[in-house]
Amino acid sequence: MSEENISSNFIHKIIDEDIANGLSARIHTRFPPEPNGYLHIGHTKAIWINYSTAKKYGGLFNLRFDDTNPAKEGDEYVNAIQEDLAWLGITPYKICFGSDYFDECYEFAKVLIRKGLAFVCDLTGDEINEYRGTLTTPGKESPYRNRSVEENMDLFERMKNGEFPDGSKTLRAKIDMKSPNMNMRDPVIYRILRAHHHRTGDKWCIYPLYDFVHPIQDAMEEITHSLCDVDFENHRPLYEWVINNIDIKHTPKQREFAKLNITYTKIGKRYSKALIEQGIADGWDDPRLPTLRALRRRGYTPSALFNFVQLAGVAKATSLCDYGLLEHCMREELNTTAPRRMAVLDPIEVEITNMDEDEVVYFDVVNNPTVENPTSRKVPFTKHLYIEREDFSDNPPPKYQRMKLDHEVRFMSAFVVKCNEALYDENGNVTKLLCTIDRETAGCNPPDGRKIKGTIHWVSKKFAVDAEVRLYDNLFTCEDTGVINMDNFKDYINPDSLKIMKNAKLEPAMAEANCEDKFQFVRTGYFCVDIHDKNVINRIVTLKDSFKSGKPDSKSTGNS
RNA sequence: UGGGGCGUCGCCAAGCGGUAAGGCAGCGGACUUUGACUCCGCCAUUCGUUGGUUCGAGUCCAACCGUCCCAGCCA
Repeated sequence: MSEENISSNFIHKIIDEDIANGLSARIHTRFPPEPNGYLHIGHTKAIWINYSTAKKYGGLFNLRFDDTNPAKEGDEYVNAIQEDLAWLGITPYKICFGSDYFDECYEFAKVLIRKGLAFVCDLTGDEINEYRGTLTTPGKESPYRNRSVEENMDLFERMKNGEFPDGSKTLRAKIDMKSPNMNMRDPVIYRILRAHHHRTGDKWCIYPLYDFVHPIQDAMEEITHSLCDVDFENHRPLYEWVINNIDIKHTPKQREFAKLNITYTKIGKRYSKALIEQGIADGWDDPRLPTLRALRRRGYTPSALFNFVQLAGVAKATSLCDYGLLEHCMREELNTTAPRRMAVLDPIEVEITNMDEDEVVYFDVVNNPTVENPTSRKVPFTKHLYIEREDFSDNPPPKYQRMKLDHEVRFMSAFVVKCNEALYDENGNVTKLLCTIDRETAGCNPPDGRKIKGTIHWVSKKFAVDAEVRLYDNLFTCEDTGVINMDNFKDYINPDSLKIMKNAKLEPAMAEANCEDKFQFVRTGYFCVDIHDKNVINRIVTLKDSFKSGKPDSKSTGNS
């Protein structure tokens, strides 16, 4: 991403003010995923906002793993996250971990205790919840709230030394049990948890909570702007309380933006995780998932993803972005970058009756007409060909421009072909079309000036490359931001999220395609060679408005 | 019923007291050996509602309505 491409948003205005007021000499942001799952398109938005903001102001950007809950986190995820970030083309200034700061957090906790701002609490989890009160009723103070500094210091030290069982004690910030903000009702900042941490091993049996580590780490890394989603807005007072009370010079600023939502998509990692566990999705890279690995496998590019999140906008209002915008971004890029190829997904045979069995006519076909000096390739045309089953109709609707009986149609880049007869099987299905070519139309318009309306694509039977083409669609049918019940996923699953075309016939040039290569299958859409299997080709997006009549299911998002 | 956030075209979104940007989608039309692409044109007398302040309000004030988030020893 280049600086010129970064459009301004409300966060930049905040930063402009901070700079004008001398608050921020240089800008430093961070992307802080918890390593408990794989990155998804929602993270792309957070990455985009933090990274592009740093870039815009010539600042720094860190990747930070929020690994303060060893029960859920692990190396599998930290590795995957780094790989995905690298795929996005982003190199952080620094890669760090919440666990890098466990020693400092421990010391800062003692600072709070000494100041009388934290206490060791013996209440059980249930009791803490009870004492917390409700949204409308104030909480009441813990009976352990007024322990002496000395007792708290002693108890906290012994918590650290492993003298107490898991969950038996916590360290809590002493703030205000009557606060209307639940986060300020003496929040727990340390818990006893004997879990093996993926980085610190068994060194600790007490772990600080997010609300305590995050501000400390932001401050110690000299983060100037801690940009996160609006769910954390309620935590901002606590974030600031910690920074103001631990005696640290640097004061980072937390600001929030709205999360990304997309129609027919559930972005949160808990959804993907559940779909995989229930066997509905094949894994973190199932192309129907919104994870980065899935999107990559399906053929989406980092540039299109970044362009999409930027166009989707950075604001605070809850919004639901149309999936079509993502498709638009991908099409826009692929239109100028993807070589055109002919591929017949659902073949029906055509026999050219006025050609010899061994005759081969090679045509020069342009690879991409949108580039300045287009290159071309040779494509063989033979007596036996395949065309798309739906490109022929013996009962054509009005405005049908494709092949029909006794009519001529252009075989793209090749001859004008006339269909003389259709052969059927016992069930009435077309098995073969008998046609003739007009040899005067080889790669050009008919010399007699007659107009040929339709153009269809074709593949030589003799030279065809066999492949399996997979048409992926959005996994969900629901079009809202609502939470869905994960026990009943099936109620929301699009049954047509995967369609496999087993007998696809590709033009010979496709034999040289490599994994992740992207193409436009002319008149069909954009496709990508699957990362795992060169013989499998995945659809990225369809072309826009493919057919105005005769093809009602032409939209890729067929679940609306 | 407490607190906080947010409400501008079908979907996003600018706007920061001076008379509603832009993108997506859609609709016309031109072009076309991809019904693609490209190109032209159209698409909010109105900013959740109602009052108020002002010469002037989407922008300020008040009330109301709607919506999202918060009661993990998760992040």
